[in-house]
Amino acid sequence: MKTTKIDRKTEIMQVASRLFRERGYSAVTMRDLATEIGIKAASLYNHISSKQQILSEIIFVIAEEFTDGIEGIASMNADASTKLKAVVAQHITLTSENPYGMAALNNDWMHLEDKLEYYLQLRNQYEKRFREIVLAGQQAGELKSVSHEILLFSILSTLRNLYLWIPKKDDLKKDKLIEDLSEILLQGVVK
Amino acid sequence: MKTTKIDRKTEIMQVASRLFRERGYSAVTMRDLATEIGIKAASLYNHISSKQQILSEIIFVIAEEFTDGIEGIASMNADASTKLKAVVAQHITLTSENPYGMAALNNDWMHLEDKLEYYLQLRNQYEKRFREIVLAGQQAGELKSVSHEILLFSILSTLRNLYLWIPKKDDLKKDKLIEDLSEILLQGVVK
DNA sequence: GTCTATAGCCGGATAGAC
DNA sequence: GTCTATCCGGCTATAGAC
Repeated sequence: MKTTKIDRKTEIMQVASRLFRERGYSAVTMRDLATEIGIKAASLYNHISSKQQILSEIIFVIAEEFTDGIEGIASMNADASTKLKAVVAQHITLTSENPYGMAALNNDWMHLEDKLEYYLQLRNQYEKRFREIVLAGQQAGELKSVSHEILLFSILSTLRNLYLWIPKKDDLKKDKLIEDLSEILLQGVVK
Repeated sequence: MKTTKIDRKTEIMQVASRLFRERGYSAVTMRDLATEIGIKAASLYNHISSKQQILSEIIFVIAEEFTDGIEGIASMNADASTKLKAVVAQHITLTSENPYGMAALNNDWMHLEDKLEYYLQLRNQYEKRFREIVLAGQQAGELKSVSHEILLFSILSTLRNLYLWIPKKDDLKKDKLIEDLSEILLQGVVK
């Protein structure tokens, strides 16, 4: 039984993600982070160049996975329900792999400074693809004809909040969660 | 056409809510807040006693409205769908009245310190009532029998994110939003 | 790669004049 | 009720020894 040895850089990113999730980026100090790891704050700078850089790396690793993922889904040859279910599966998979990072992506992006513009570009691209799926589904008569913005908002809100709620990584339950959540989001809660 | 004159205390709360929404509590300084209002930071302390107190007041005004509201809904003599629609209406109404405050309630509660315990108590009470409505609906065969936690999470995530999305206060559109969002949350998006 | 020491700045909050 | 001046502690980040 041996714990996989991770390097310091990785450890810093993991602990930082957790602290950002608990208190938010601005309320976490480099001293907090160092203490949690068991070193002094100054030593962090042998592995990372700034607090900003930690946040950037955490956010963009995930943001780029989402953006790449939805491009693949958008180009599938399938109906809207199938594509939406694939989006649900993507959110559940990526969130269960990195729930703390998802919190930073959702709540701390406004502190990106230099990289803020790039973040907004990725987010807009993601929402654009999502919107196209929804609009195509409505035009095909497959989805209800309420405002597509409400529809988009409702589904995306639930998916973006999964990090608050998803249990520890558990592949057996993951598949069931994908089925149940897709059912609820697509077909509703009333029998 | 005369703008209602508001007192300084009220102005501080309103501007603080907006800044907390934009940057988060920890990233807003008393100097930022004062500058936005057009006075010096020291002058704020003639109206409030600390930064903490500003956050507390913003959060608890809303939290107590929600807690009171759901007690009324829970005691209604009605089926689960009717009660859930009333919950949707409550969220839309309170969010459109104070969208910036809702952001603090959702994102900055962990900085409450002294009052954190009271906040958690209110939130737990709210979720308990909500859960009772859902469980009763499932037992009556009215709602689907998936895990009630998924069901609860899905609806509540959407409602708690309304502040990110709700347009300016607009009573005409508000009633339509209540109808459309209830329909989507209860009956799903698929035709 | 970690440490101690410290630079240089900014944070919340108070004192006391007007 | 607002101001100027200021306290003092905490912040990110760097320098240089080991």
